[in-house]
Amino acid sequence: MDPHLLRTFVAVLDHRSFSAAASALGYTQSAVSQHIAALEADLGTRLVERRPVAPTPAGARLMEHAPALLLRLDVARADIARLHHTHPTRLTLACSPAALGPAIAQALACLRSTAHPLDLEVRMLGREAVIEDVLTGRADLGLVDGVAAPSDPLPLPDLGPTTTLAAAEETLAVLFPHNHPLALRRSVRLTDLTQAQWIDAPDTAIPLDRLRAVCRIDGFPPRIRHRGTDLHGLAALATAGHGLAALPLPLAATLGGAAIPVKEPRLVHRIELVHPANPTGPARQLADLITGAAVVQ
Amino acid sequence: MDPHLLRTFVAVLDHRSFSAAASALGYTQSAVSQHIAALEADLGTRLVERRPVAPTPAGARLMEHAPALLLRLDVARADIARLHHTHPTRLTLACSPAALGPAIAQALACLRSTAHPLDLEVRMLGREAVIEDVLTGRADLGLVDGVAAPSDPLPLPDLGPTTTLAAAEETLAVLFPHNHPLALRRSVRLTDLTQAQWIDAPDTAIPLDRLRAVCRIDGFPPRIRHRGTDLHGLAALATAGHGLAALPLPLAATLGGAAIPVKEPRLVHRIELVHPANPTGPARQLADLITGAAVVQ
DNA sequence: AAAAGTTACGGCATACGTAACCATG
DNA sequence: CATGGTTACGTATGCCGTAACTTTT
Repeated sequence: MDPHLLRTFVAVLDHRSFSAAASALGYTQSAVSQHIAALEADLGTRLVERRPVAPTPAGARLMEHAPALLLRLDVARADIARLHHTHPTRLTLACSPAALGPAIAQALACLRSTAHPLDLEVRMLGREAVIEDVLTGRADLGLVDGVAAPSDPLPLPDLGPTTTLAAAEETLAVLFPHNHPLALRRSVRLTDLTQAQWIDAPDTAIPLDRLRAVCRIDGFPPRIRHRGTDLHGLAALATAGHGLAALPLPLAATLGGAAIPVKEPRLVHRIELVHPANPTGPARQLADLITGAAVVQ
Repeated sequence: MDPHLLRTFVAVLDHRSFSAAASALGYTQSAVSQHIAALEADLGTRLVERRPVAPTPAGARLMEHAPALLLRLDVARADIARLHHTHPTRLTLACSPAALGPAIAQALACLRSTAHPLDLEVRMLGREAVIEDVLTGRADLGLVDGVAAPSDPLPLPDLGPTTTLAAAEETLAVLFPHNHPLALRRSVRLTDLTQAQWIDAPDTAIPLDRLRAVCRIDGFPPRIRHRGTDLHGLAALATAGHGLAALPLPLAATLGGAAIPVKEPRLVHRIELVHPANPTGPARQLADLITGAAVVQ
């Protein structure tokens, strides 16, 4: 199970073609064929069906492991590389959309106004991608958001050793269209909305399956799916009545719909700062500034 | 970062010697030396200090990744191997000590009394080792115990795709020596015991750091450490006054000390059945029987 | 017949063992 | 000087590309 073989294995299944995988990896088709043959020989099973290219049951099983394995390899390499050379000029912050609300934006403004002329780059990504970027060194720091019981940590996938710090806890809200019957309420219960129309926007708002998990209730049927990290598009859909979305109150209040706080169950929208085990130089500085400005009630 | 190189790297640091690692792996010292040199060349850093053999900072960092990586490789391989050949005769159950209380023992007795003449092997291990064994196919099923808020799942390390099912929820108790001032109480609060004398028995009782996490309080100072999976030894220490230990009430009641239920915070001792994604044949049967007999209040 | 995967084979790189060579206690 | 890690070198294995072969649509 040489990582090279695993890498071409996932490339083959991603491209659903040996030759496409070959050119993507800079190999020859023949080499790819040999790689797959070697893997199959090693594991004693056929892994991919050819013509058309598709995973066998065993191949599908391997696909549940291989990407994570390759990622962890990159993580380990990046972790070691970070010990030595650091990029003191550009500072990259990976950020999930709902994490970059007024509170964090203000903290960044504070940071900007200090003497340091930092070249700051912000990358908006889905939650897992934020963690991936931090672990593989593509970002120096990450901000992820999610929902949890008050002062509970967010359940983040453990792809490697990271440090997470609470950056902010905010009231959770549901974004309603103005003409919704509940839009004039002072607060709502999530358990009253399990059969409402919901937008499934897993990378932008709170994912519906997370709502189910945290409420321990089935429901929250997705009426429309929203992919990507565009909060404004999501807000447009929500206010036009396509469905509801759960968001932090301070942020939702800026989006033009009716942002109604969630009263029950007792939940908070949480923002956590994710950084590698050894943040050095400006990354550490920025971490200190953000957590210094943290608004954890 | 060839897995072979990583494997010899951890062997070298485990044995604190190139030659010992070599003979353990069936290599020559020279090969081990070349492996380490290759790894260091690949990562561009010195990883181990020689004479005496010790990790450099970068090596220590790599040691945080390498064992997990190698384990995941084994897990992936085992996962695929499981698809094909199954051991229908012998059934192996990995079990953390406090999981094998009266309830589970009875469930196993039920199973035994059925028509199937199963050759059952039970392996007592620490919690992480149970999961390792299940994932790498050394065990067909695992039973892990832990403490959590009622109907919350246990926080298990995600080393790979597993299915976990609640097998039982039991009252949590603290095991006191009979002459302890609190030994006659009907119930105790954990928060009143944060400064008591505790036994740190992470593989046998509830680990003290887990108590801290779940109570969100510092404290529970370890007075004595107890390693291994021997419940009777732990009970002997506890009843002799060496310190307190948190255990499930039904099990603690059989151990000879004073088992006092924990009233606050509201916690339960939970037993979860861990099995690979595709339990087949007798493993699935046993899983059904155990969860069929499950006592989840 | 064309597109796409496999097999055969040759050159180059790599891996491991033997043995000679340092370095440290 | 002895224990233990390194370097040099030869052989064996393995990897990848070219090219001929096979299979499927």
